[in-house]
Amino acid sequence: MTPAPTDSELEILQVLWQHGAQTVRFINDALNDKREPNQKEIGYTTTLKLMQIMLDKNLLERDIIERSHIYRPAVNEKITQEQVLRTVVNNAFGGSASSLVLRALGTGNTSREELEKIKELISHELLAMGNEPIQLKNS
Amino acid sequence: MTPAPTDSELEILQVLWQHGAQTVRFINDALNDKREPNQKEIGYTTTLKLMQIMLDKNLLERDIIERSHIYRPAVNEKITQEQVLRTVVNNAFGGSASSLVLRALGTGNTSREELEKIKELISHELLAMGNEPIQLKNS
DNA sequence: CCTTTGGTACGAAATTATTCGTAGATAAAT
DNA sequence: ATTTATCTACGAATAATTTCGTACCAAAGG
Repeated sequence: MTPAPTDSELEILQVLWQHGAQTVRFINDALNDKREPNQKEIGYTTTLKLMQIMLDKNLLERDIIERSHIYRPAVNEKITQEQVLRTVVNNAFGGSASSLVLRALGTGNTSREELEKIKELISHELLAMGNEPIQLKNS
Repeated sequence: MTPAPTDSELEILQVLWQHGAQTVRFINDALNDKREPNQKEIGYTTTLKLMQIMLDKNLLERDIIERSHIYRPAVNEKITQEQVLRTVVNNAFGGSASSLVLRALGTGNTSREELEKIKELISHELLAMGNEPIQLKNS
């Protein structure tokens, strides 16, 4: 499997997932906008270099339009997020996804709508499980 | 705030949170037991050095008993996990904790009991919110 | 034409994280 | 009394990640 993207790489991927294919300039601006104003700005060539590395690792693809390059994600958002979650669950939650979920919900910064949505999802999953035949160890 | 522990540091903290104060030897064994057998073993002095660094960063504390040192976590599990979650939510989930939760639940490796527990928690939170007076912007 | 503007390429420095070798101390075993 | 096992300390090598300077190219403005 492709090695998980680094933190900086994830930040770049996020912008692309959210805004679709973009130039280096766009990404770099987006990253700097998101920063705390006390933090030093990320230089343009820094972002450029990172994206070239990501191209190399096949995390990104690009089209060359005129003089400038348009980059797009080469990895799927869902799959990448799952990959990241696996790592975190192992590193900080003893392998238990549900304890991660409990912790995430416990911080109390989840809106009513989101909580409803999550509850929905769980109800569906529970229902689906309920209809499953009993699972034998060796089948 | 203390900078978030690195991945290796988290692995060590986890062992301590789970098993309580321990020697370097114990931690090192635990880390190696957890490893895939194809992975190279972590040397004893590697773990020792890491733990000394963590002592320096105030992630750990220790007692000196006889010739050997007993280390214990100097940071709280819950708080550290929340700190880690914040980072992940920002780096890979566009700042949305609930999309992280949805993703974590979606992978389908959460047991019925755990799902029930989570549903419970959400119901409680929703109830609590329902009783809150309407929140004004400047109060 | 030149100069400014805005883009890429890429080596290399800087920073951060991880790993380990070697030295030295002390207890336990022979 | 030696040797062996087990511990800490710590400098330093290695690896991984991030940052940036410099070179270079081409279009656009003057």
